Amino acid sequence: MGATKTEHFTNKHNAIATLAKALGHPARVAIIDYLLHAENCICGDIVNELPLAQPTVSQHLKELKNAGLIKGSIEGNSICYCIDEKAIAKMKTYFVHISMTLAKKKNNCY
Amino acid sequence: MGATKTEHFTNKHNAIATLAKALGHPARVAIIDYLLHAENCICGDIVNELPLAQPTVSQHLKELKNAGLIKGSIEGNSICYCIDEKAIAKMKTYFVHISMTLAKKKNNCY
DNA sequence: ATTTAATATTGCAATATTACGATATTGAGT
DNA sequence: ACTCAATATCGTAATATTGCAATATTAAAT
Repeated sequence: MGATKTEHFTNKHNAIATLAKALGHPARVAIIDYLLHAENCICGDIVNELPLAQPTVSQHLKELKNAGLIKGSIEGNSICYCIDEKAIAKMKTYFVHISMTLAKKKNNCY
Repeated sequence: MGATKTEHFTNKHNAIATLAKALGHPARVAIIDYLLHAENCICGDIVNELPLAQPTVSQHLKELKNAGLIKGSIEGNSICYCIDEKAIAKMKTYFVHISMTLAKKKNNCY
């Protein structure tokens, strides 16, 4: 017990959960926000922006990367991280779909 | 250490993270999916749909409720849970906004 | 009032996450 | 080769999450 029973759920549900989980921490939301607005996307800047130590930021970046929300390319001795549009598109589609289905459905709670 | 430093982040970032975190588990995504398609939304049905024991499902429902993703009204001796459209709208807006900003931006990663 | 069905709460063990100091790696500039 | 700057990894402590058996609660039906 304690471990998520991933194998019992559908791929679709697991995929959404993985992306959502990656955004389930304010530091990671802040990183996405930063990447969305930054001109250049060198990681050192992100460390300065966040109230967290460098290893912690590095760990959060890793999680975003594992989940597929960001991708990084080495650029000299620093790294250019940026948002992976495909992951954002997936989440956008997911919520748009829920929204539309709900609109048609006449929700039956007060 | 080990606790998220919520107080160091903006309300906006914390709000998105809270909603995302609530969806960061396949069981909770499955619950939302079920509520989206179910005619009647009695909790017992959800327990039968999921590969988890009743207390576990109850706990997941509680988390979705705390995060504001679902709301529940007592209906006789069962409970009518349903999706809170406002929370979905918030997430939809969030991802639509990222998507649009990215489209204008010409992402600079390969 | 008792029983039954639906749901919630408690308590606890297993596991995961968060955070960071210390240390490693790696590429650029000297 | 040496140093410096940027980033990653390791190790580990603190905390949170997941899952469930046992138990409690509550409303309907008898």
